[in-house]
Amino acid sequence: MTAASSCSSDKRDAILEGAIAEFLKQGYAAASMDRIASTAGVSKATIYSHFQSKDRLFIAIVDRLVLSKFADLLAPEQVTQHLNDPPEQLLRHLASTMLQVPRQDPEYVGFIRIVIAESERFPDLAQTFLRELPAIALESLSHYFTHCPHLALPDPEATARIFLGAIAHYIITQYVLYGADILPLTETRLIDTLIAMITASGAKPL
Amino acid sequence: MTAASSCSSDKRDAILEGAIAEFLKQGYAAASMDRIASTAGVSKATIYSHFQSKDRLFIAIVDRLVLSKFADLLAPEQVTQHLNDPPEQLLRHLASTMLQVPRQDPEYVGFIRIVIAESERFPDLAQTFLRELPAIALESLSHYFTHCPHLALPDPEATARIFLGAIAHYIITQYVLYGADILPLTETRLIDTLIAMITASGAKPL
DNA sequence: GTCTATATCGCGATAGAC
DNA sequence: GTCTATCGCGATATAGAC
Repeated sequence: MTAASSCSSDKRDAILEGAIAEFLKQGYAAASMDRIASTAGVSKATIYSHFQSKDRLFIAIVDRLVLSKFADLLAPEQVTQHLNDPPEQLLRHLASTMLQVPRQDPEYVGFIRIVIAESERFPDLAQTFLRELPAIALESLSHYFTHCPHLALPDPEATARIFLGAIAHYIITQYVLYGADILPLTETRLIDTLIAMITASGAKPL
Repeated sequence: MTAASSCSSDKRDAILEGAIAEFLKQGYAAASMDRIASTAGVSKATIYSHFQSKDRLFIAIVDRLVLSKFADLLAPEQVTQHLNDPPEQLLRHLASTMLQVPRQDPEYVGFIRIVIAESERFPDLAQTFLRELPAIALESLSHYFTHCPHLALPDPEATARIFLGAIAHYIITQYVLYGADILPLTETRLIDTLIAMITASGAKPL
């Protein structure tokens, strides 16, 4: 039952909640331990008894967010169940789900922003993010592209990377960088065009 | 000849150079005006006589970087000269040029990182970045896709967005987020697959 | 215009009582 | 475990001499 263990603790959770709000809004350097203590309703000394430093508190909240976001978006075991789905159906469902996240969970936008923002100071966190989210989605979609009987793509992994990358970049420009008015493009056109490009390059003759 | 004008000034340039190094390395909040003064070889008061605040100095260096980066990567007037180039050739050249930037100019990686990092605190800067770089490249490539006689794409603008977005996302994962070992993919496979997808979806019959 | 010196404040982190 | 009170430092910004 040490502070580093994962056993539940009301104060510990309150600190993490307050720290998430503060770090996501201010960024690492501008975040204030005083404000986190105030928001969480505890004293600063209590924070330092649970987390030894600002660094470690930040690492803890990013680890928590990595686990809570996207966790079940496209688990590998779900793909095998849909191997025989036509590409149009599976890709449209996947893209819609991904694009829904920043609209329904504004915290996700701040999460993406801070992972990139602090990738120089905390490269390990950036790599953890990549391993837990994009790498898993990529593996799942590559597996589908490789084994789906309706497709015969020359490079399934690169195709999956392009599909997921184009959607991720769309999220960054539209939501993270506030570019909806500067780079207007509907989700429908993005998805339709992606699907058309993939099916055209890998459709098996009937 | 006010401080806000663009007339040359040795000290002013030295401040900007030092500020670029400091802001790109530390981020906005952690950057120190003392260190910038020391690096530039001037006193802090001199900085404040040229730029009224840390905010304005930061805006000035981002504006300068926006103008200096990518300025002539794919100017609209260059596209009309290559309208008859085959898609394989033009797209391969464009992709290679884009992917060369983070390797030859490490400062560019920090520039991308800080634009995203400070997009909440300085949304105007993020929008300026989008207008000056991605929007211009997108317009150029859309124009090529629309008028190139070798192609008949269903949605040229969305296709251009996917092409540029997939490459930009590759730069973010590999260079900004240090993901080369976690998401391994050669540039060649990325480029080849993108070109194959585009030509397959829009090749005109001979 | 540029400097030195300083005002003022909030930061991360800790000591010690309970 | 949690609190109050505080330490020491470095931050942005400025006053005033030259």
